[in-house]
Amino acid sequence: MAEDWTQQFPELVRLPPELREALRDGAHLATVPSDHLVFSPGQRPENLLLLRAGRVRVQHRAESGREIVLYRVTAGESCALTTACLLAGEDYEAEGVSETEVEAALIPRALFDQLLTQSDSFRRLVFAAHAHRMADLFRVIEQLAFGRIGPRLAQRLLDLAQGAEELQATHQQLATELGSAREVISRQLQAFQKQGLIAQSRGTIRFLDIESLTRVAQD
Amino acid sequence: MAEDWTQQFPELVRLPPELREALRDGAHLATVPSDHLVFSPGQRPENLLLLRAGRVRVQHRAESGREIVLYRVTAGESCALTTACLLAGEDYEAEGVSETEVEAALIPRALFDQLLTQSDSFRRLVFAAHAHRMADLFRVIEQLAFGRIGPRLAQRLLDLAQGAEELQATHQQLATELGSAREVISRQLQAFQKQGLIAQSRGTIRFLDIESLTRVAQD
DNA sequence: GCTCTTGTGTGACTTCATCACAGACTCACC
DNA sequence: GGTGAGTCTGTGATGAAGTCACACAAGAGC
Repeated sequence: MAEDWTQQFPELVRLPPELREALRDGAHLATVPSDHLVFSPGQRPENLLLLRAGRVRVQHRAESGREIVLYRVTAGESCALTTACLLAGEDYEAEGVSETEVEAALIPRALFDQLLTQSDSFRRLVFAAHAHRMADLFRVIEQLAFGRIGPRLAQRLLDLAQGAEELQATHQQLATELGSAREVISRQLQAFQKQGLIAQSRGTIRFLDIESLTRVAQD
Repeated sequence: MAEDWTQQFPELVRLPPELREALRDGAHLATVPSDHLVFSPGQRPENLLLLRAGRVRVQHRAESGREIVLYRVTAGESCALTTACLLAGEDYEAEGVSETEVEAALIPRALFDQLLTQSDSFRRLVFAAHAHRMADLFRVIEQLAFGRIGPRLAQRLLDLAQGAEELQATHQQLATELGSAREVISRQLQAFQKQGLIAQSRGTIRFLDIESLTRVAQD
């Protein structure tokens, strides 16, 4: 009881005590180091992932080998993909990579099923996660189809930096974020640099004028 | 019992008889004419849609007014979006348009919830729908990010035609299908025409060489 | 120092999107 | 039958983004 991780999920706090207990008893707690594959295509999930700490990047890899980042799962969230596959018996179509050390609660299929049947709150948690992911994917689609690369990149830089002064990222990584090409990102970053918005050195980007960058991001 | 529509859904057939009965009693049967808005952004769904007949096109509209088709829901399928929003209490982010006359079973929120609680089969139906839609969206994203317009258009023409000799569609409609621009589609269709793959007249496309078109579609 | 790997810069070229039109085909209406 | 409005299609010019090929620079390990 010293570490009742269910408290981290507002929806879980509302569960009846006996279900929370079942959850604590039945779920495994796992830790994954940074930069590890949490799940990958062609793999049947056996557990629902609830993230207690850390961040998982979910990305799609085309046959050509090119990648694009779809969304990120952060502490307090569950992985909608896993959930759907878990019950539908479908294979993954995307891969998840830990960006930090990740602590997760693994809920086995049977327990997941039990919770779904017995708890309104749990169902809301699961479906809310689905709705959010869908919305994330819609945003990706809209940006891909109609968005300019400049604003998209500016926005992504700010998102990734999370308020920090510097961002560690290669041009290739940023290209993958947006599903674009490395050269395109290089040229765009140079443009930002000439405008005095950022400074660059190998592998890092320093923000010089966050306000203007924000304006660019808003297109 | 003359029209036990639950038989149209393989997963529903496996329901315990009393639940199927609850479903037949509690669900409304509705008919929507062609080319009507079935659902739209900023609208809270009150019912889960199960399509008994017809086809609904789900598309996303950007603020700029440009649109892109996300996927289609056909007879025997349920609308994953509606489901997620229904339980998550989120607003729609996409709109659904009936492409044919549509017959649907409307399952009210309470009944939906009850079925989720009581039936494995129903849960599988719902989550399978989610998994499929996710996979559809991944395909859209992959094509947008990395696919060429030629193969994408060829493939879409074939998909829309469903084996028919002719396809009724304007260039603008096809552009919306792919999230592209009308002029781009016009030029691409002209290219297909010059290659002898199709013939065009106002609002319709005739297939002259489906084999070659299929090859183009496969890139 | 040197080599190897990884990251970045750059020019030429292709593809796609955008803008601004001009025709051409329907169809209703006179 | 003509006439005009609305819709659909064709086309050139231009710009934005992706692709290809290659050079060079920074750091890591020896």
